[in-house]
Amino acid sequence: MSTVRLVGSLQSRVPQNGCPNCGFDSWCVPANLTSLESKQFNDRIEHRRPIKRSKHLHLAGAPLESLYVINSGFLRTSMADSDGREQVMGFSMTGELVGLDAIGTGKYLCDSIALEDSSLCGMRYSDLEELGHTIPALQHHFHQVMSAEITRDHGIMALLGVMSAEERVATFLLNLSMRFSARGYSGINFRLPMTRQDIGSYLGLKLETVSRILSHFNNIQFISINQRDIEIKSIQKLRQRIGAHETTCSSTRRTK
Amino acid sequence: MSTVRLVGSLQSRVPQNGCPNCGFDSWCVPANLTSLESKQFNDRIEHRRPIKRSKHLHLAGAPLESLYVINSGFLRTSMADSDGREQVMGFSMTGELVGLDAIGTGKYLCDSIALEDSSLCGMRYSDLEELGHTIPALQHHFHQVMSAEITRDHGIMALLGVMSAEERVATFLLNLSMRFSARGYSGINFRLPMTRQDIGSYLGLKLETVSRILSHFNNIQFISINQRDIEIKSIQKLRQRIGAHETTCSSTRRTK
DNA sequence: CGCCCGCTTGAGCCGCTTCAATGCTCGTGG
DNA sequence: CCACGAGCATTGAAGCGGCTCAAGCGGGCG
Repeated sequence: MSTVRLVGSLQSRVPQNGCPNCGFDSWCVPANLTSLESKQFNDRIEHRRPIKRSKHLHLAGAPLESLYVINSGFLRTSMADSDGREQVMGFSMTGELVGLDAIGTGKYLCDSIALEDSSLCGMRYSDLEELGHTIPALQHHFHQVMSAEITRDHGIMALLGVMSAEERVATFLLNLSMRFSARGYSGINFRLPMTRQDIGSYLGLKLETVSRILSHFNNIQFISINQRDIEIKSIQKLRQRIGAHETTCSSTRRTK
Repeated sequence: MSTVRLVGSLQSRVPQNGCPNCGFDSWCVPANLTSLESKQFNDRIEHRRPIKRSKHLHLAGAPLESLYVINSGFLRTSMADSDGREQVMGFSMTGELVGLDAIGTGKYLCDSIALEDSSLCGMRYSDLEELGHTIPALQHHFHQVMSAEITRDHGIMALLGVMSAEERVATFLLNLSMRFSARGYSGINFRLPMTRQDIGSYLGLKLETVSRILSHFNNIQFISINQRDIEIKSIQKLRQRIGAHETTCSSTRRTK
C-alpha cells in the first residue's frame, strides 16, 4: 500500500515552516533534527498539493518523482492484476506516506486515488536521498518508515492468510478506529471514506459479504452502522471476535 | 517475509573478498561501488555464518543486530498470530536478504528458520547505515532492496486477496522455478525444501488442498511430482492457469 | 527394522460467493 | 423545488470451493 504511520502521537507541533500541520513535520521530531537540519529539510518540501476526490495521484507505470505525505484527506492504493482483477493494497490517511513501492523500479506499480478532497506535501525522492547523506538521523528515520511499511504489509498478509471473514472486518474496523484516534478524531464515531467494494477488495472478500457482516455486527450491538456512518459500540467485543476462532469453534463445532 | 531478490542476474563475479560467492557481492556491482568502497564494505561483513537445518536464525521478539544475505540454503520466515495461528511470510533463497521488517522497531517480528543446512553472510545494521552515509550508491541500493520487498509483499497480498487455490499454487511453482533459474539451477527439476503445511500457510490454504492441487496438476501433465521432487512439464500451461478465472468461468459456469 | 512424520486421498459439510431483486442517497437538470 | 437516475448498500436463496475429519501409505532416520 505504500502508506504507513509515521509516528505514534501527532500532537507534536513543529511550527518552523509555513505549512500548518505539514505531513513532514512529524519527520523532524522523531528524527531529532537540529533546527538547521529542519530548515534544509523544509526547504525541499513541495507544500500543499491539492487533489480532488476521485482524482488520481498517480497511475501504475508512471515514473516516481516525489514521495507524498498526506496532509488531510484519504487515499486508496490499488493494484490491477494481469487479467484485470483489482486488489486494494491499502488506505492512507493524514500523516501517512505514499509511494514507497515505486523506489525499487522507479515506476509506480499501484494506482493511488483520492477518496475525498485531499491535500499532500511532497518531496522529490532524489532530494530525500541527498538529504539523507548529510543528515544521518533523517536517513535512519526513513529506513524505519520503510520497514514499518513492510511490517504493516506482513500484518495484512497474515489477515488474508488465516483470518475468517468476520475477523477480517473486525480487524479492519479496529484499525481504522485506532488511526482516527491517533489523529485526534473520534475513534468511536466516524464515516467510512470507501465503498463496501473497496473494503471487500482490501480484505479479500466480496462486497456482499462485507455488507452482511457489518449488518450482523450491527444486530449484535458491536457497532451501529448506517450506510457509511459508523459507531463502534464495543471495542472490547470486536477485539474478542478476533482470534475467537478456537473459542467459537469449541462452542459451535465441537458439538460433534 | 523480509527476503528479496537482490539483482536480476547473479553471475557477476566480484572476487575481491575471501568469501566465494558471498551474498553481499551482488551489492557491489549494481550499486556501482569503487574498489575502495567495496573494500570498506567487505571489511564489515561477517562471512559465512552456518546454520543447521531446523535451527532458528532468530525468533520473534529478538533484538535486531545484523541483516543477513543467504549464501546457500533455504530459510522460512513466519509470524505467529496473537492466538497461535501461524502465517508463513515467505521463503528465502541464495542472494536474498533477511531481517528488513525488524528495522522499524529494532525487534524481529518474525521467526526465521533454516529449511536446510544454510550459510549466511551478515552485516550489523548500524554498520550498514554508517556506510550508507559515506557511500551514497550503497544507500540507494539499500533503498531499492527495501522497496523491492514492499513490492513483493504487495504481490502476495494480491495473490491472497483475489486468486483461487489453483492459481495460488501455480503462481507459487512458477515463482520458485524462476528463482531457481535465476541462480543457475534448473527451473524445471527441483526439490521443494518446505512441507505442504508450509506451502499452505504461505498461500492461505490447507495442506490437504495444496496436496490435492499438486496431484491434480500432476494428473493433467502440468507437472510431475513425487513427494518433494518436482518437474515442471509446461511453464506455459501453468501460466495460462493463472488469470484463467474468466476464461475458465466462461466455459464451465456460463452454461447457465 | 520399525517408528514417526509427512503426504495422499476420500466423504461430507460449511462459509463465502454468486446471482438477483430492492432500497437508499445524493447530485443533477427540468 | 422536486423528479429522476446512477451508484452504492442491503438482503435473500442457492451453489460451490476449500475445509474438516479420517484413514492409509511411504520414506527417511534412528
